[in-house]
Amino acid sequence: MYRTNNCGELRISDVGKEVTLAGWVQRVRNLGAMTFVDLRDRYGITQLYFNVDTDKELCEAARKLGREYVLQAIGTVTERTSKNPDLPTGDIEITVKTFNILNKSEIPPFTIEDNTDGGEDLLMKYRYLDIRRRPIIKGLQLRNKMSFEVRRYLDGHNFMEVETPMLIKSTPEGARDYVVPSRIHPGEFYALPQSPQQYKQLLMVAGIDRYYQIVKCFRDEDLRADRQPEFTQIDCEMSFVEQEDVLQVFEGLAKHLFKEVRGIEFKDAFPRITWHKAMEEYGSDKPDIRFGMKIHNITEAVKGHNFKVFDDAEYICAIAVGGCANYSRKQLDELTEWVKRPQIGAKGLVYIKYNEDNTIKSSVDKFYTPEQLTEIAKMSGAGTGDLVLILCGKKLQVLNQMGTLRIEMGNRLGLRDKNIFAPLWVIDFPLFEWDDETQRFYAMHHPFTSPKKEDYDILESNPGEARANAYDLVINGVEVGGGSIRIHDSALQVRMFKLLGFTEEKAQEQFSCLINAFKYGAPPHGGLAFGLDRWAALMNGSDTIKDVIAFPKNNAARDVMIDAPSPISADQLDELSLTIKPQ
RNA sequence: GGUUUGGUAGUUCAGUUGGUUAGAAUACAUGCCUGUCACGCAUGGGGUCGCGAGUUCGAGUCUCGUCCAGACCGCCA
Repeated sequence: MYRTNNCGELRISDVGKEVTLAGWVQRVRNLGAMTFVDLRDRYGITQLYFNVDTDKELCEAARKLGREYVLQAIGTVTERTSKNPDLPTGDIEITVKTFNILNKSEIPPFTIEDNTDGGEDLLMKYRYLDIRRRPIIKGLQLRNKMSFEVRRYLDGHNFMEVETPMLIKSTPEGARDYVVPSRIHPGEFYALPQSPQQYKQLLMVAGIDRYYQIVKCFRDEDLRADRQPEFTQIDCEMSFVEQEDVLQVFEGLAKHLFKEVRGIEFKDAFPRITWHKAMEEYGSDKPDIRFGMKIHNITEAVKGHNFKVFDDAEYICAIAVGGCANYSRKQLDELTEWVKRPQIGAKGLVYIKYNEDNTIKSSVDKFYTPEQLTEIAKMSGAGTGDLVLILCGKKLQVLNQMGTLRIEMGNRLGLRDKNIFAPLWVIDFPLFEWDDETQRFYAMHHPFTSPKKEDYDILESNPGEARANAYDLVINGVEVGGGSIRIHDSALQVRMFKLLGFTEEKAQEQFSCLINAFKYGAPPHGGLAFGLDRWAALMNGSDTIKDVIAFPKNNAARDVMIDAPSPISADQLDELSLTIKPQ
């Protein structure tokens, strides 16, 4: 037996016990006649105590231990004469009788501590050492707790976990597929699933009326702090449900997770906001409602005062930034530069300072009277002492820009507390999204999303206005998940394909299985999928999902630890009937 | 594909206007130290300044190219 206890569990009540511990040497503190060794495992740290008076040889041997040596120590749990209140095991130490070095270690490339000296690059390369650090273990533990509680909740609601295949059929719609060549069928390829969408709908046809799966999904697109090429979804689908049923069940799941994982109870129902309202008030389809600073449409109020920039603009909107009327010229110039960066792309920024003493100062004083400016400021939600920021341009574009500026101001003013959670449902998404480049409509969600009954009549005549039975769960400005009520009627599905520009042949080719299956009694159904990585990161207070993924990929989709992707041998290529185009 | 920030000791960083032998902290090694817990003190070793070219009497510093990493935009039904 290598150990009787772990390194995080011994307490004052264990004093006197003979124990064997095993773990890694965190640090050796040599005080001459005494030596202290911190022994660490994933449960905690326990101090080992050596003294020359008791055993000179052993004490001197302990001094020679290096960082990250794997050690087994046998000794007695003893009360410390000077205790460490910062450590759960800080009241005791192990007076060591003997120890065994189970394995030596080279000096690790960074310190294995909460505040490591290692940079991102190095931590990723040696991720297996990084994971020894407590902040990373905590992230993985939180993720584990979440998936455990997801299973507990859904199991308690009659959901059944069913595994779906990883090697599936490629479809050109949506994200780029990761693709796997078939050896047996030269020139043919499997795709890794972007989501088990079609399979879960087939399971509904199959009568598995409540399905879920915690499942890896793959998208071959560029990465972000909240986007990895492989990620985990909590994928769910239900039969015989309307939108309201789905929202109820999964609001319940969200509340369950907050309670079990973070000890936070939400008594009230989550707010719901339509996509249109979210865009107009927050400039985002995933609004952060931890703070107000809502966007106000001031188009009508500011037009017609000979200020050409406004007069020519389609849409003019403003936010009121609390208590910032004292911003200096320099700060405002910096903000203007900030919104003009290509990432945001605003042409300029107009401001109104609504000063504490009721005076008004703006960058457009020439065109408006102080009374008019005060009126505009009030319309933008400002009181005295507030700074009004105004952007103008094309409606959707300028709302997006304002949404980004709003988040930035929220950050600068410290309004985005990581320990406050503000969940909401965004509902009534548009069914279609117009793409300028290809001059056609695309399904905003996916082609199986059902339109709202009230909008059936305008599907052909005014597709841009048609709304979908689609919904997102948004928390703190993060899209945690989303889904829809699906189409279960073949005729409507055919109509949708037509609207999306699919010929009958193309629809058959890509979705024949689902189309056929729907001929055999598809129940009304709908569901959603949550991004486990994002949600766990949010719960963990992390800025990046890498914190809750054991072995993440870097910005360039590379696993720098194991060095993937990598070339394969000529033999392998040959077996797969592949040739590589010379670069 | 684009914007942007960075790359200097094992590691994290500083390095002024282009100018002597490139510094600090930490880690590492050695010694001292009987209650440390980021122990302390002393001493010491450790550098292809990402790589390549250019400008210059002289480049860590300036220019161009290139590679790597991070954030963002495009993209992500």
